[in-house]
Amino acid sequence: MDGAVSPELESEASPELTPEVRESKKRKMVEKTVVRVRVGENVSKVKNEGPPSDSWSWRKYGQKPIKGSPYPRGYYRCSTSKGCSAKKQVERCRTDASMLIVTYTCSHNHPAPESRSTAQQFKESRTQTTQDLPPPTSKAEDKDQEEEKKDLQLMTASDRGANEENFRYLKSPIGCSEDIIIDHEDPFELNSEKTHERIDLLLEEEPPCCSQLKNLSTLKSEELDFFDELEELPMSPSLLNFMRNNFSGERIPVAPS
DNA sequence: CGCATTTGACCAGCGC
DNA sequence: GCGCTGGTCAAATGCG
Repeated sequence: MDGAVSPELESEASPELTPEVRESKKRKMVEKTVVRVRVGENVSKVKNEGPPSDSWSWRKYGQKPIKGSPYPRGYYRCSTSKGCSAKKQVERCRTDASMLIVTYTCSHNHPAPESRSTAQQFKESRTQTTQDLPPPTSKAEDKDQEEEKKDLQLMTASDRGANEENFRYLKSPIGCSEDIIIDHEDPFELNSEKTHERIDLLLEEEPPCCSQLKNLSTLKSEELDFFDELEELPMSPSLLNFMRNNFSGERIPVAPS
């Protein structure tokens, strides 16, 4: 912590501060993009916090317990291309175990592999994220299974694989830092027009390498977290507009379960 | 056998 | 200057 950016303070992308200004106070002079990804808590229970899959392939090179957080932080490096300096850190939100905080640093020096066929992506998804998914018939985890069922009750078994694939990051590895939350718990929103509109809107500020957003949805209790998080996050004007257009008036208080 | 993951050790930045 | 902490390295281990 100390000099390093604590997860709580990862609003390092303060709009008022230029990267240079911020970097001068930071331990590491690196661009960072923080993405919050909502996942089921069961994921961590079953298989300690596997990284959500995106269109890149990542190789884990370290893990450290973070002071103040009950969850360790995983360190990943892009293995899609040799020599790529892109990295990401994956940790669980200390206040919301169902929220993954993924911090991207540096940018990819190669094109995003998003042109790959769905089959390829699915294959990779399996190699990368099967650890996130409990085996279909795992024993000795009845409790976890039940919780998992709650979490996945809207998904079919086959949807799970697809769901993992539904992770898409609105990330800005190049030069801009924004905190973005991706809720992937509603796979049924994938092809909705609204989703595409959101994608378009969001991509306005995203560099080409930043791939697609396929999913943004579910405004129940997550929404509260969403806004709570956002309150401490830097927000670009267009993102604010996006938020207003899509979420205004839908803020419904929901007691935490 | 090759590759990915795990994990302890080491290094460097920051606050006191 | 020292201690704490985050970040990285690299050997050991596991898996396909």
